[in-house]
Amino acid sequence: MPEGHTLHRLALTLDRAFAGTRPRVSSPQGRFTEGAALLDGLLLERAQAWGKHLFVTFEGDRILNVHLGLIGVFDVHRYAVEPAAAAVPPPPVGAVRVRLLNEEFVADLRGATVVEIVTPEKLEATVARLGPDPLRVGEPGHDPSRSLVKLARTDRPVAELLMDQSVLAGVGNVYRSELLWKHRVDPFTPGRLVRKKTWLTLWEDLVDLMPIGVAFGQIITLDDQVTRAKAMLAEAAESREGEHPAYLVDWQGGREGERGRVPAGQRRPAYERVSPFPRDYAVYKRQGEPCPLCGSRIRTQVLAGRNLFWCGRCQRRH
DNA sequence: GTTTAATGGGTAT
DNA sequence: TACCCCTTAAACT
Repeated sequence: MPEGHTLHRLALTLDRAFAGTRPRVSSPQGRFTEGAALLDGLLLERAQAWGKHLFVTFEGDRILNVHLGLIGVFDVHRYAVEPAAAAVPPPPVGAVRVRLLNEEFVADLRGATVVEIVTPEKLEATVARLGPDPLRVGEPGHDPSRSLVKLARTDRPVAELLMDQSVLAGVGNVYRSELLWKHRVDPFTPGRLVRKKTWLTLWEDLVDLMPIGVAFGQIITLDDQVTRAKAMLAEAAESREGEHPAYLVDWQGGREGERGRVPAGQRRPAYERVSPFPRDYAVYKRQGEPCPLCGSRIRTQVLAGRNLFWCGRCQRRH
């Protein structure tokens, strides 16, 4: 699940559900028992994301640092329609490393590679190692200039650089394949041969696309879907002025009444977010299928440890 | 029942 | 480049 959009969405969701409350913190699975005890009952001040790193700050400068890795999931459910409803929280299902619980919300973390309590200094050090984050554009340092310097000095292929968190923070394996296809860039182009203009175009598109990913909880890159998504967000923003875009869709589209109910014997919560967009990509996981643009067979190859997907005909050096 | 793959990343070789 | 960690569900036998 997790590229940068997932973590930023998660930070917003956790913030909305828990900031200003004193959640119970536990480790039903038992592998974070001591850490949970250090956070249990503390005021949760805020949750923030940089690239794929999540930090949840509690009072007293105790910060829960989470990295979901490849398979981690942090589910946040509203289990009580109103705080006063005194509903019974759903029992943890599976290997729940960390559970946050207040009177209204429950959040279960599974499968993360990093779960630890860090100091503000450690947070700063982690963030300092990251390249600019398209989801933090406008903040100091979050512009493409640093990444351009690295790009111009390396022969490493552009598809590898896009995934390097010290070059750009937040891009993962889906965004890189789809983005390079969309802009017809040969994934193997050495960094120093990538035109500045091309790289800036990629950056600008991420700045455009990733907030849509945050809003819908889903990577959306196909032109027609992007157009529809933007229209939906614009319409929602009009009727719900002042709300953060990330909530305009989810909290309307989710089947609110079913949240948090876990029927006996069922491994998953009964609710699923209702997405208006079927998961659809141009090249990602579509090896062997025709390129939507030229009909040539989509290819795949491991690059930077991950399966890259691209069209060998219409993606050229830029 | 067992194996594999998955939107990641660190460390050892 | 290889292997390790994390967890789950789909795809195998």
